[in-house]
Amino acid sequence: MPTGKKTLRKARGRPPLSQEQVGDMRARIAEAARRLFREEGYEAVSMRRLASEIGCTPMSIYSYYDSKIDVLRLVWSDVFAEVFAHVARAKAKGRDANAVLHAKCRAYVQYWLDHPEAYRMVFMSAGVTQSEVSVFVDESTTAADYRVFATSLAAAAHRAEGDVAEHAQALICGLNGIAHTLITISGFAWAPANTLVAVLVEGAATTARAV
Amino acid sequence: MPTGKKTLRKARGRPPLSQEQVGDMRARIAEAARRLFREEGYEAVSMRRLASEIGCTPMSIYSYYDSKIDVLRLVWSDVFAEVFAHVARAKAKGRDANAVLHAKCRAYVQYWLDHPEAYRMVFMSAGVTQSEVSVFVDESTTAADYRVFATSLAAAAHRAEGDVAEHAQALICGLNGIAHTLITISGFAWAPANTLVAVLVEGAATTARAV
DNA sequence: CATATTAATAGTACGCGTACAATAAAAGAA
DNA sequence: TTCTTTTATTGTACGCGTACTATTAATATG
Repeated sequence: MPTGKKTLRKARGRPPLSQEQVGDMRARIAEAARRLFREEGYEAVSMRRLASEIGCTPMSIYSYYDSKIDVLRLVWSDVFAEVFAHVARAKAKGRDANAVLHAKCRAYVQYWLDHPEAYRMVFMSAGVTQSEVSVFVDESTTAADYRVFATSLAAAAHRAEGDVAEHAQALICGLNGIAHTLITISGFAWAPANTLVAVLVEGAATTARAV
Repeated sequence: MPTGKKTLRKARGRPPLSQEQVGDMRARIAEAARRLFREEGYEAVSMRRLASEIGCTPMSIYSYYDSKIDVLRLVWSDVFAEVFAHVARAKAKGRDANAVLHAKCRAYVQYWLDHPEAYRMVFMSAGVTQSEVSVFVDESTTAADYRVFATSLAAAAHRAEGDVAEHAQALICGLNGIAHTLITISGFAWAPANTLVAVLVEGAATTARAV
């Protein structure tokens, strides 16, 4: 027994776009946004610029995305893919878990230091609150990517991953903090990034071993 | 023997404003900015709004400050004064140095969590690079404020302050990272701030003791 | 067909930061 | 006084994100 009026009879006005049409348009916008970022840098992407590239008016984009930040978030997935590819490629000197953890954490921070504009875009966009996003990067994907730190930390600390979850979170926060601080407060004579990373990693690993 | 043309004879055109006049105008702008921030929040302060409050045109402000961010920085000193007053007020349960260190770090992070708009303004303003500032918060003052962490850490680790400088830097970065992450990625189920802080502090203190 | 209804798109307008041009003000020189 | 020169201030304009309004397109109904 059908309940909603929607399915009872044909609607009277212009029919909404199909899922497919909406998806196509969203994809076109996303594609153009990605290309513009690659070609001209993050700053160059304005809604007007993006619209002219697509061949529509700026406001039309707002039918498919809530805001500029909502469009930008699509590009975040690319950035995260890159940074975690970089982390995965990280080579440790030794083969013990501790060395691997250090190498991965160093690689993570180094990526942001090498791509500060990417860092700013992902972590310093004003009004960033995941909740208001209409479609995100597959939150699960990003969260899964970050789990590499929990896994590595668990291995280094000889503990179960679940036992060091908080340590891993603190470590991730700390790594981001190092990247953030070195990028934004470049005037100060900070110790080398690797040194700072080493302190946090060693601390997290040491305390994780003691749980 | 005077060399510069400046001092040789009176200049021909309209004389520049005196140091005092410039200082006065800068002070007026700063005062208005501070008041507006308090009354209406950081976002509400626009150059036009500020100018109308002062009684000049928006562009006149640019004769005294390079940019909006340059004006904003004046308010940073207020924010830092507040956060470090909060840190100084932090009460530890015990009286041992370790408990004090924990309390101060917790207080520092908690301040930002309680004043996220202040955090965003200080640490998330786009294009923040200390170098380009015309007049800053007395960099020395802020740096001195932050030294409280090095001092407390040194006490907790029973080491000289100079021996734990890098550990202190890493700790500060990490604390900022916790604040940043909890503020900007509010959707995720993070462990309580105090737990994360405890991990970093314990880690830094433990490794500092081992130098 | 014309008309009513609904959705999609386009247009207009606002306040923003600020670059750049025009103007006003203040002085010495003629 | 009337230039001329230098500085301070104002005015104008641009591109920005986007709220709101107007228009156009597509459909069912009469």
